[in-house]
Amino acid sequence: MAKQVVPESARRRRRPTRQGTVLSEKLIVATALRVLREHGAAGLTARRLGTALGADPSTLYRYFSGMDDLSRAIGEELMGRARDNWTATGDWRADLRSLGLAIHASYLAHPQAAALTASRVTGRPREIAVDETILGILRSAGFPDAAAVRVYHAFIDLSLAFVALDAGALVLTHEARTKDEEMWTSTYARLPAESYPNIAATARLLAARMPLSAYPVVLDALLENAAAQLAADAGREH
Amino acid sequence: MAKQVVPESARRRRRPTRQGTVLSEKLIVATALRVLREHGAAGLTARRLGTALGADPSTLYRYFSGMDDLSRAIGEELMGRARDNWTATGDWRADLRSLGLAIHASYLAHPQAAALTASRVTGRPREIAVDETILGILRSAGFPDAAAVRVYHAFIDLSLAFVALDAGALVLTHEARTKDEEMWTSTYARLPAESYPNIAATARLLAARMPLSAYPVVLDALLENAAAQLAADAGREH
DNA sequence: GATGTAAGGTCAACCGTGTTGGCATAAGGG
DNA sequence: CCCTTATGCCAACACGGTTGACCTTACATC
Repeated sequence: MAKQVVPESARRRRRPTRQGTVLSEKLIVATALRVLREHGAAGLTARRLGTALGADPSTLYRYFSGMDDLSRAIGEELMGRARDNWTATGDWRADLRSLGLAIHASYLAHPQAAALTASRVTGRPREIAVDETILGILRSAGFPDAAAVRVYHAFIDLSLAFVALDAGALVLTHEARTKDEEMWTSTYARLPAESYPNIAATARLLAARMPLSAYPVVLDALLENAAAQLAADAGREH
Repeated sequence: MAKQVVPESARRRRRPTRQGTVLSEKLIVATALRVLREHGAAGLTARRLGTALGADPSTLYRYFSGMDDLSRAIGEELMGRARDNWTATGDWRADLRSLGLAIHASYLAHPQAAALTASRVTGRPREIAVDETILGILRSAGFPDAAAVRVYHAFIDLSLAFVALDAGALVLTHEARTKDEEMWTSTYARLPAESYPNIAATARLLAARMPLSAYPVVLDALLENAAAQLAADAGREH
């Protein structure tokens, strides 16, 4: 048994699998992403990934020390991909909005990895680059340092908080998730108006809105708030 | 096998377990919270909970339709406790703020359980009561239904999102958590100003603020935003 | 080219998970 | 006091991650 996984750079012999595929860290991660897309977040299992690769499940342990390690390898890419899929326009508010949505979308494309890493500070290069970008946007927009840090903190934690929340929902089995979503039509929509007047009055609106993520709404509220504060500060100087 | 779980209200015969304990939904949930505190979020298993109760694991299925159902019951308990620790004053904005903080605190008192249930909709009475309360606060403050539902959705998901994020951090070992917090002084504070000018310029502020929860800041931003919207709508009517 | 070494693929097994069908027993209404 | 049935218990299933032993073949060396 391989107690120590051979690092990717030290690999030399690439032996084809019984079914003919030649494995690599990159191929495994890519295949894991495909399996996640096809079978949902709860569908990524060692056995299924092995089948998808045309290899024995235990072979994965030659490349990763466990499923946790594999999740991290996937997660490591997410923040970087968010940054790669984003371009600046010069409008600080629009830029922060699109960056936030890019981060949210990037993580939620792989909820298992997201749930595992959302609340950690990795301190790795691609994450630091995103932090530097955010602070740069705020400071060059005219926010004083203290305000820039406050908005940065709220922005990044808000984004990761919703990643954790929404990923948690996506990690559930398909059955459990649809059950949760149907709650708004099956239970809340049928409550008696006498004891629950406010829910009864808004049942239709709730059923339509609750299955969606509230992230964009809260993000907009935060940015609106920051903009107002920036305008107030600017006005005070004149 | 019990395909239909007997509802708690219809239970009559309470037969002691082989080890002498008399089961109930309440006792099971309380014991589950204890197991979670002692063994962590991943440590709550049917077999372990059965042992802690002095009962066979399969007995749990006489009370809950599955572990999923049990998770809902735990979340329900935490939400109920939040509501119990809260009192209304009549000022909608202050009330929502204190209710949000109460929910946040209630869940974070049991971080393992919070991490497990924050993203679930239980549809049980005490959670429904909280939802009814929030909608009631907003509607009687003068928000039109569509706006009330939008703010309600943002409020509850924001609160639970930060519960999930902050619980994730609390669940880490003491060592891992302090390591994460020190990242802001050990790594970010030492980045070269040439390549990371914005982080370097704000390093001290970051180190001071990042270890705290951003929940109050974001919550205030949301409420401020909602208040402004309410005022604008009211003004338009005149 | 022949040969030795070990990387890396495979197989069978282990243990822990949620969950279920069948059975035993005692609670409590008639 | 008896009979029904709620409710606890037992054994077993399928599936999960993971591991140790084995085998095979790619490559370095001569």
